[in-house]
Amino acid sequence: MSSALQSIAPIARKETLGTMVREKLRAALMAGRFQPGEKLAIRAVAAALDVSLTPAREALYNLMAEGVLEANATGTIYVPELDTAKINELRRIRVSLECMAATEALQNLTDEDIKKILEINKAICEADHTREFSKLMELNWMFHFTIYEASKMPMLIRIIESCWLKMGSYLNVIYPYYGEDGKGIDLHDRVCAAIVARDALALNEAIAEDITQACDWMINRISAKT
Amino acid sequence: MSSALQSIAPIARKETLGTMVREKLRAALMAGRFQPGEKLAIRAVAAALDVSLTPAREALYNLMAEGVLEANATGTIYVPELDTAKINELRRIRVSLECMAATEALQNLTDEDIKKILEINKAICEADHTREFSKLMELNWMFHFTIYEASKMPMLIRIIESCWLKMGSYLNVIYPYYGEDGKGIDLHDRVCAAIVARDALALNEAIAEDITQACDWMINRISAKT
DNA sequence: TCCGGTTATTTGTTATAACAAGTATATCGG
DNA sequence: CCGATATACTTGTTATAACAAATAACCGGA
Repeated sequence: MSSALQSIAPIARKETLGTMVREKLRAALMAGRFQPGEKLAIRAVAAALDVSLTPAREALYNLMAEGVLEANATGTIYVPELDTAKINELRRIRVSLECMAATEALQNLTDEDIKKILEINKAICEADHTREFSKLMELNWMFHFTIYEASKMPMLIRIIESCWLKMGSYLNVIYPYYGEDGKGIDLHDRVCAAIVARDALALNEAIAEDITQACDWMINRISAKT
Repeated sequence: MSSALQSIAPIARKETLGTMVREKLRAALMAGRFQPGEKLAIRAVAAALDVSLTPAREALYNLMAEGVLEANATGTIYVPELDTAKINELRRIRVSLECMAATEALQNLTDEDIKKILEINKAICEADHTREFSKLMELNWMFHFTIYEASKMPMLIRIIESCWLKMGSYLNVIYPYYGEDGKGIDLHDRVCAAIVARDALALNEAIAEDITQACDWMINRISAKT
């Protein structure tokens, strides 16, 4: 077994069209670019991304299988709408899984990682002050998943990602109000402090509160809208 | 709005071919009919179920999106092989999520439900004595998911299902040894007792041990094989 | 103006064909 | 008999066409 060969190993495996479409949709979802309940017609996304029906359908159906998109009885695919019950269910799942990921991450985080996390947090504060919400959302994603990645639990991370995606279309519902009272920022600071102190308990509490607060915000907004 | 019409509502929405193929594959996976690492060629499953490539590919890709199947760089789809790290990761996820589902279920379980669960447990004991493993596996699935269903947390249940499916191909690796020392049966009895007593703590412990034991068995078997 | 039905169009579903890249087989030279 | 090259075959990927069902548009009559 040649160690020289292993170092070249990865190979530039080309991405398939279906995968590219799926990733495009994921990114759009995560950026909150779709409205809750918005329909995603197969031919529409195929035309928008200039591919045929086959990869477009594949991407949409994969996201459905993940639970990120839904379809009604007639096969129309749309971005799911969340009610209070669903948000609360997602909240409980997320608290459980993200605390696990964070706790595990704490044992693996290098000083390098921690430095990166603190920098992202700083950038979040700046984006909050300048009220650049789309940047804020992206940084917030990076902040959390940089931590979770360190858990080295790929299946867990994937499930957490699905949960985030399910809430994706509601993110721009809460973000304009996120920094209003400084609570969101405060919680991130607590997360950072707990990481630096390597305090698992405090980290869990901060993460749980961060999730709970975001979900409460969502619930308030959707019940206000009705 | 006519109340008479509402009572007929549901409508027999016909299943699509892709969905049927996916469910067939899920069932086969859950029954442990596939070997770990076994390849699933698109044309092969299409021919086996007498459908065209399109629905076969759809089903396989949906299961991939769920993380239940995997593909290598060249696109060949296969049943994933688990190593110790993966089993341990799945174990931790499962303990966390299934305890949550069970705890929540405890608040909703009717006497009817409990009766059904006790009956399933009885059937499991019988199937164990007669060493009907495939029946045992199916009953074991029913036992756990009858409990989890009562949580009324559909997204949670779906995630748990995915986790079970990921271990599916290893089930017949452990089941021939399951009842050997009576521990598996004992744990189910403890689950039942905790449910009857409505004791959340005892229920969590029993479920966690049940999962842990099954995973330990798997780890033993696969490390013995290597 | 509103209602009924009819037509047209859109939409999801499935099969098939064409292509490319990988894998197996066979053939030939040493 | 072994190994390398060429050939045939298998496999995943994608586009397209055909079908059916659902939705939208339309239009004439009350």
